[in-house]
Amino acid sequence: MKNLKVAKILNEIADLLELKDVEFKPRAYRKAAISVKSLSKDIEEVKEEGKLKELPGIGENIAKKIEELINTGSLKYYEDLKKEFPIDFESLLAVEGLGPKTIKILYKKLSIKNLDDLERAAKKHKIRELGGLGKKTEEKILANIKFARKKKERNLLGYIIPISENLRNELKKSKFVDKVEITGSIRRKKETIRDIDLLVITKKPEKIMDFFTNYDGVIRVVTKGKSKSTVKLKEDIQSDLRVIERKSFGAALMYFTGSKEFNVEMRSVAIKKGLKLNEYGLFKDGKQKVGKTEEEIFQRLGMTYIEPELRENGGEIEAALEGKIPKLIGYNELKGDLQMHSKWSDGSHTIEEMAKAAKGLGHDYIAITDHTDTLRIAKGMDEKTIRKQMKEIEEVDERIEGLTVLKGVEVNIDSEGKLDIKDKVLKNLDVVVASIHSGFRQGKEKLTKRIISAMDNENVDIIAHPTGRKIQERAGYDLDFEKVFEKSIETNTFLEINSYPNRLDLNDINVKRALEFGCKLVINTDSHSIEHLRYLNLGIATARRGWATKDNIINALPIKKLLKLLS
DNA sequence: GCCGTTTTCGGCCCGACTGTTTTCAGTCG
Repeated sequence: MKNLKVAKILNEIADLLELKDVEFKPRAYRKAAISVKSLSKDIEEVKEEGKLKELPGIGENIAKKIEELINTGSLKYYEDLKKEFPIDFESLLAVEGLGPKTIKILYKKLSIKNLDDLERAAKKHKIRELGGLGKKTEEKILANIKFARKKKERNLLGYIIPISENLRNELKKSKFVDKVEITGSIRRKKETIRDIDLLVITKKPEKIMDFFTNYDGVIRVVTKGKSKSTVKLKEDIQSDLRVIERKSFGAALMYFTGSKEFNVEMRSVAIKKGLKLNEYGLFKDGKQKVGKTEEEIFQRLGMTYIEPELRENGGEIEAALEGKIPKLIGYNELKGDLQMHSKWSDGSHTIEEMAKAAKGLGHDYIAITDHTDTLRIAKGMDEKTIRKQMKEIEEVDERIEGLTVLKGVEVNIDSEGKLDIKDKVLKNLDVVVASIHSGFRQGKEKLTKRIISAMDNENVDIIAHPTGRKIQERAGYDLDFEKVFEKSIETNTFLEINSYPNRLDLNDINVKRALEFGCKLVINTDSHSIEHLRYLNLGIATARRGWATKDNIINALPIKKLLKLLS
């Protein structure tokens, strides 16, 4: 059973316990769920090793439940809870304004089990007749049902960043804004984003709230208060804005950046030190000690600074208390990009256009890696075409000063693990990227074999988008990661962090896992046009979320050292 | 149900906004 599946069931147990008004246990189950989700190993392996109880938030009881779940494929405790409340809790919770308490009342009094029941009851005005719920609540429920019905999609980080930056720039136009910062999961660079969180310093909160809620891109005002407002933007994304005084800016920035679990844990750390942490600062006996910057809060708590990308309560707080947070790779530390396409296959720009754009971004080197033979859909090149293209790459390389253009290909790994271009051609190229483009359903063993057999080819330098996942489209194929990691080290073949917004593959969790194993990685954009080159930052963000330092990433190396490594 | 630089028992993050139960509970982040 997969980690995500186990985590999901633990979370559902927490939901159901909340329905039952059980205190504290829901939090324990949620904590355990996060622990499983952020695990860099296979949960089944941890179970085999008998080390479930060593995971944070997992004790005697939850460990037993996870064991039962893995061994039998089901869990009696969970099934019994579900029988007690045979309702579609997940969809009902998705209705804005409905929480466990209200859902329970609706079920007990009106037998509402799902969105259809809810809609019928609201239309017949049954809800306003209940004690405690009125006309407004009923109207709000009715209005929000259609939003809950829509598949609640999170949005890709790469597409949300420009929207959030626009919004920030709009706010900057107000003369009442002293400072504005994008916070929330965007600042943590999570791969998908639900809403855009903004923090503003101002002396005139009311003016800012008016400005924000009246902004052109707003289609609906959800809530509006003195210090906090929520709106829906025309892109169908929610945006929260919070205003704060300067003396509390750091505390608010930390609070609003999250994650929620990180905040909870940080506040516990404060309590243990006799302090209180909230969005206004760090307090002792009711007096603010610090709060203007995040740095001083971490320092006062005896911790080193934790970069936003790490703030998931996945071990970073403990590490910071011990001063063991690594220095993450910086956003300006990559020297080049080793996977991109041109018009020679399915790219939109010429080699020269790609090279000039890359130089404009400050790269020292790039590799042109067009598709090969069998990938007809992408105009894959045969061996003769590759030789012709090599000449053009050499010419561009000479023409453009200050940028090295490397000769490469992205070869296809076939269903048996063989490559579609002969070794005698591959050995003349600077960079050989190999990847799987079909046969995703072959199963773990076969797919692992295919990748490993490609890695065994001495000409192959990089395995691109190693798990083939596409965010919100398809899960990555299941690989035996330990074998792949071992082979990566043995053969000096580097796994890619693909920066394309819907790939980010390897993902943050697998990056961490690979690094713990001792692998080195490469961050590439897989650009198919010059506009894609800027996505490199998304790959770097993913690396940082996986705790990567500069030393872990081969394209942070200068060209000479890189070529030596690839030779 | 978990956990320990107060603790193996007794705690478990904190505040803003909304609607409605005129003093607060529920929801959200």
